Amino acid sequence: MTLDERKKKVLQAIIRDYISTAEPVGSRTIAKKYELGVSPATIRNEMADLEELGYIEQPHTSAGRVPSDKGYRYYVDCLMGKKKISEQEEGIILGGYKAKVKDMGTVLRQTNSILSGITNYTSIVMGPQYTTSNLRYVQLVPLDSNKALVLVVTDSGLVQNKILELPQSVNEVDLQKISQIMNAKLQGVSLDQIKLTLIKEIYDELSKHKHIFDAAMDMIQETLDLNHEEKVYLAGTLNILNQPEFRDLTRVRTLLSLLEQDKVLKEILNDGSHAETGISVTIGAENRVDGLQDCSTITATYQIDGRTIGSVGIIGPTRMDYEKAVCIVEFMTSHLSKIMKDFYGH
Amino acid sequence: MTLDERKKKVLQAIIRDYISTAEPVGSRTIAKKYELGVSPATIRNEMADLEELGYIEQPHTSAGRVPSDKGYRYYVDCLMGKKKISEQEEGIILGGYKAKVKDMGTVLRQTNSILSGITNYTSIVMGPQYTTSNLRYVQLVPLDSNKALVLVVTDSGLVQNKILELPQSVNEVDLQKISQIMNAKLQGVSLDQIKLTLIKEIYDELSKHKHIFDAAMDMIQETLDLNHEEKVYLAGTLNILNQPEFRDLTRVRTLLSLLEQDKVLKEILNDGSHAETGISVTIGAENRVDGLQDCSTITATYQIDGRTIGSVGIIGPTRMDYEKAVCIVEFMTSHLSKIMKDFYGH
DNA sequence: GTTAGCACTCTATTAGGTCGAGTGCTAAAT
DNA sequence: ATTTAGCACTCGACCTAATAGAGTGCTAAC
Repeated sequence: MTLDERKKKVLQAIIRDYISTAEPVGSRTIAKKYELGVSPATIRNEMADLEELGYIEQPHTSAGRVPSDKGYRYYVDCLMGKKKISEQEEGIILGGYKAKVKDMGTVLRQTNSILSGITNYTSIVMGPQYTTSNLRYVQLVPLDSNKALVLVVTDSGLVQNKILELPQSVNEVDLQKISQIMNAKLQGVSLDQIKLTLIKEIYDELSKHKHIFDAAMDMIQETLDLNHEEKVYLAGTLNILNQPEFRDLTRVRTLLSLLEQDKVLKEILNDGSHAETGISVTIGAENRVDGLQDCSTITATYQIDGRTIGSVGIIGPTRMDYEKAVCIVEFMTSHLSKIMKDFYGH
Repeated sequence: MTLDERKKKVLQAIIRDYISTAEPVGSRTIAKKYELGVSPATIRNEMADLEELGYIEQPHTSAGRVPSDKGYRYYVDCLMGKKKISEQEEGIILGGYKAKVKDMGTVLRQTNSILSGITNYTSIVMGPQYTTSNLRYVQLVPLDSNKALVLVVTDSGLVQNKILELPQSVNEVDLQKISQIMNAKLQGVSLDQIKLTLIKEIYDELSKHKHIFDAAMDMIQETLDLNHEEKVYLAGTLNILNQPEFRDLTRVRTLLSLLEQDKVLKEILNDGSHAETGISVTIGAENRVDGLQDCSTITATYQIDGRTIGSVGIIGPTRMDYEKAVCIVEFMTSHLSKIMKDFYGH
């Protein structure tokens, strides 16, 4: 399984060249551009070996070689160095966050647009889950005689709202009272526990206020029937049009229609295994999502106070500049964690 | 300027045929498919006239004719009938709104996806402007010792939130007090008036609470420094890939990169002249947005209580099925107005 | 005013031919 | 035993010419 030194160099040269040119690379090119000190013929032999081992393949007989998924995998795991982000890139990233950012949605959207802009790939950012956050504040705001707006705020700064229809019997004072009771009972409780354990306590409390009892219970039920879905943001879909592998319209359509589905985006982000390194590279057929077999994804998570609350990722062709992409995703997530800490951390 | 009866029929036939086949249409086709009772030669003469008048044009000498912008304009204004929406379509639209919709963002997003789904074009939906709404409720929710969440609710049910950094000196009670003052002074006031006239009153009120005066003024300033931009939603961008006129990747890219910019989307929606009919069709070069000269847009507005609060639109090639599209956009906006009224109207 | 007939124009498609990049193999050189 | 030079071979990319077909405009007859 372990390749000798020269084979590594050849493989590396092939991959580097292919990444930058998108053309199958021949023995001659390698001998000329990458100074290995051997002739094309020798390289041809090495390439034949590499092909037999499955690291590269030939589109057709009289063409150069192209890395296979296995080849890329080897490159990512063993060959590529760990690059440091350039000062210029760092400048773009830091400058991309406008000073006045003050709400989570905007932070995530900006992150996303910086990420896709700087990598030239498509990027995804997933926001915090509501389930793992704690309730900070809940309020019923009367809109008119039979409608109220429900506001629910979590301690990670997420806000949800919806319209609630009011029974005739309920007035503004009642709403205020119900809000108070909910706040008193539910503040600091994690959202996924609320339903199970605490409704009863409120129930008891409410029975002291008989006249609005029934209506109030219904309203509380509905107030807490929140949308638990995380938000996913997508940016830079256009970038795939710059990739020569997507000159084919059918492919573009297939990929774009996948990326339109939030479900798929979440799948992509969750399929990465971030347990150990924090950053995960999934290459070609390794992708579990159907239709993504020609793509690679790089995903990572971000944290508040050490707790993982969301993830970001980029999607590109398997012919991706892994070295640069990994380094940027790494920097972006750590920076995002920092921002999150400043805004929402303790 | 007014065409004789037969010319109208010929023009209509050409447009109908071209809309459905996307192929230049010849005299023979028309004579065969559309029973005008005359021979191809006669139709050829009529076509030559129509071309001279600018209603149709020839891609090249030995091809059929294609409608020009002027031709489409005539069709839209004079030739096409007013179609009634089919029961099937109505079913899809009504069913597209899930029962549980309770917040404005979701309503608009669903509207958008129904619209693009049913027309097979790209659709845009623009939400209410904040400026024209009245403030209903404002609240500062403490998150931790030096951060608070600002909530601002308007009477059209829009919610905005952001994080505010607190000076050391301010405690929870102060926040509550400030919220109260703001509510007392600002409820019911239109958002675009708030800055100019009312800060002073709050100023006076606050001077009674000396110890937090400076901090409070700053915070109120920042609280009311809202993002006044309307939200714009985009859906069905993929649909343009189904249009034969967008088989060319460069075109796709041009259009998609336009549609990525919210500014452009708003321009499209605002360029329509909805004053009279409520629905506006803009054809090809009539579009003011650069790069949209091969597209047509159909836009309309929706209302709450007779007041226009937002607009929707669709974008497709000039070879658009105007009859169907107009009818659907019309139905959708009137239905959306109805929904809005139920949720947010008086 | 309408129609049939016909020559003409222009594109799209196909087939054939050439070019060139790159390979694999063999035999000589190191 | 490894490396290299040389060479025949393969196969896609590109160009060219030829052909087919759709549709027109014009003319002359109806």
